[in-house]
Amino acid sequence: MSNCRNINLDHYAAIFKALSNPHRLQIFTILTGCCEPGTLCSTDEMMSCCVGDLDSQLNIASSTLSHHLKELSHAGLIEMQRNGKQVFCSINPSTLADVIDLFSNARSTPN
Amino acid sequence: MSNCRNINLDHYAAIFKALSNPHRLQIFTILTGCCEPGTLCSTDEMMSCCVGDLDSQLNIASSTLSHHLKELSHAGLIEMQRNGKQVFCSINPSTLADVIDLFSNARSTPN
DNA sequence: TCTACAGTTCGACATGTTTCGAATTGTATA
DNA sequence: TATACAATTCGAAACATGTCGAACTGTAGA
Repeated sequence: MSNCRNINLDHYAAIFKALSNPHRLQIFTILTGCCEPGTLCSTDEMMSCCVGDLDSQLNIASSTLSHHLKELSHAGLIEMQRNGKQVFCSINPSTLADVIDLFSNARSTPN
Repeated sequence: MSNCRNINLDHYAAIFKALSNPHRLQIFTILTGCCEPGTLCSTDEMMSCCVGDLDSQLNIASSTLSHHLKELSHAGLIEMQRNGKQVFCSINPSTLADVIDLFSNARSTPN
């Protein structure tokens, strides 16, 4: 009768909180549009995803950007990896899959 | 090369903000588990979705619940409809579809 | 009309968020 | 080692959020 699933409310709420700010959501969409999720862009590619590249697209102080990246990272939505002077950002595909799963189950509701 | 889509950041950010609170997320999951999205539970069914039923599952003041329902409603995630003394809540399937669409596009990234 | 029930609005308070500039850390190169 | 570049941390200010109890509104039934 009931199809309630025991999801971890706090975990998902933290993910949605990370996406609830327009700047963070913009970062998220830039990253999903940049690389195959789970891969790192090489610097040879037209579009890379280092912090500075995000900075140039976002029109906020770099300290603010850094704060937002930390929030996204803590929520498990992105991964960050230093390479020389730069830090490269990419989507964490496993968290993305979690979220897709949540909504997919919401759409098809068996009785 | 780039597969950037022009999404409405503020619209989606508002949706995620609505889902960023554990209590609101719980309401959302209760509602997705209760009825076929976009339909109203009749009072004859085992599980109904009026405000009082949510109240009994959430352990917060009813004024707080009311506030959260308004947030979900303003974000377009739920619909509310008075029937006599009670107000019934249901998922808005169109907003749900929007969100699923956003994440589905994020997962499969064409070059 | 009076009463009881179901929800909402109001006012207040504690807490959390967003943002910035300045100072700092880490890395590569001259 | 000195310098420049890339990014983070810190401290502060303005603003938003979550929560409650009390007061209120709307509806149905005695």
